[in-house]
Amino acid sequence: MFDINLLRTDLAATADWMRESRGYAIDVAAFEALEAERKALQIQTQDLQQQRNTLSKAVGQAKAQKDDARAAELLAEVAALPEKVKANEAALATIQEKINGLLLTIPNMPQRGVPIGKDSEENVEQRRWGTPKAFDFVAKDHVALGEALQAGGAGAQLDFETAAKLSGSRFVVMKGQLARLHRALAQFMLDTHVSEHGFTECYVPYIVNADSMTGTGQLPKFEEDLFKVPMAGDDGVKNRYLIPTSEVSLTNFVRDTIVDAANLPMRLTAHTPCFRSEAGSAGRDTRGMIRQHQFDKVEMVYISKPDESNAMLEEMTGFAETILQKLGLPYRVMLLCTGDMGFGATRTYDLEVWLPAQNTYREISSCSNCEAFQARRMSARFKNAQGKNEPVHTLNGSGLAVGRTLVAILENYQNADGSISIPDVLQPYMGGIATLR
RNA sequence: GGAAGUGUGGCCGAGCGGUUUAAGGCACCGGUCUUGAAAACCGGCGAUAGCGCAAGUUAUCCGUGAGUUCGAAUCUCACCACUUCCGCCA
Repeated sequence: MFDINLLRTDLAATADWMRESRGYAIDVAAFEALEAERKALQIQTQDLQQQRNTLSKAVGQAKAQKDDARAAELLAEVAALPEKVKANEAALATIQEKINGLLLTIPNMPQRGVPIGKDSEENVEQRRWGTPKAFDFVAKDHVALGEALQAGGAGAQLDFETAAKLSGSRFVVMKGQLARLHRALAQFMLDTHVSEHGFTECYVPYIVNADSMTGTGQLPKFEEDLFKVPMAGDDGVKNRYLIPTSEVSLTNFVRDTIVDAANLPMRLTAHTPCFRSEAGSAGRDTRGMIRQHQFDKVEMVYISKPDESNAMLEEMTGFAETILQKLGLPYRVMLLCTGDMGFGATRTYDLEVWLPAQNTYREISSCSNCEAFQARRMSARFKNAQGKNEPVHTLNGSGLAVGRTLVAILENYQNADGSISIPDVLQPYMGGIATLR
């Protein structure tokens, strides 16, 4: 949630920065009008409530003293008030809903220092790791490689046809050693984060309610990107949703809570499937498993104190890099420009892995500091040094997208005969085998 | 799915139409005492929002939402969560 105090105290400058950085136009006139109306209405409503409370209390006192005449007099005096109070309360609630609705649709404010730009072309490379392997044959893409691998009588190890029959486009079936490799990757990532990076492993719901989706920012603005799950008995009003990332489940752990400052930073991780309708991406990445309706991801979420959240973002990005390094996959780190950042982010690093067949780097992880944006929506706070409740900062990052990592392994570790070498760190998870064939 | 019960501040727990301005306890913070600590005693101690330069002050909040009433933690209805039992089930 956008910080309303920024709009109240520094409206012009804030609106300028939002326009300059994100190209987002805050409706200044509309906000000012709503605020003025809210202020007048709130003062009036509270005044009426006070009158009613005072008179009602007096009625009680008169009755206690058996002064029926006085009580009747007071009752006559209050008579008209409840109706006025109710009308005012309703009007105030309407205005506050409007203001809240406006606040919920404004994206987060980028940190100063984030490069200004309109799209991914203007992201700024921070560093590279690893050297793309030079193949002495023509590198195949993961689809060709995976479809050529056979899982005995069950057919191709990577099978989009069967998936299409079962579910439609943008789904995949994996079989045999490839399915095992997919599982091995997730296990490896999770194990590394838990035993080497100090994360708490979590198992979380894949279906969440609208409050959770609002908390992390998917709702109300991006409902068309989600799969809606009508729950029996919910009469269509309270839909639930499949998570598009376990960031939603993990971050909402602290919704409506005051976190003990001693427990910060909190490092949470989970391996879950993610479900995205990919509305609006028709025609993009239609081949292969780069962009699916369902994919697995190991997610990292931090709940942090404000003064350390930027350091935590660096740490988290480093942890995602560690996974790629252990897997021996070349990558580069990009600092996203303002125009390419997500709705809730103030600063984001993307990790892009080298894909030989595409002869380019492709996003495999995205690590963001959301600062207090989600915390305000969720009412997630901690007691600061002054003993005051203050919103926490939240961060999230992929560590990593499992499907895309599988793609990277297939393409980077392919051999001339179509077999796939298995990175050393994964072999213990693969029953010791060194090659997929 | 059926039946019964329970939801009150960080925690326990009283209150079941009107000085509730939510008792009491625990925890926590400050002080007295003490060489220091503990104990004892004294005082403080909820959240959210508004108004105000400030001191302050006002409203709302007892699972959630409607309703009854001049007045609701308290009465009515619906919903949600949890507990116990029965049924079904991976």
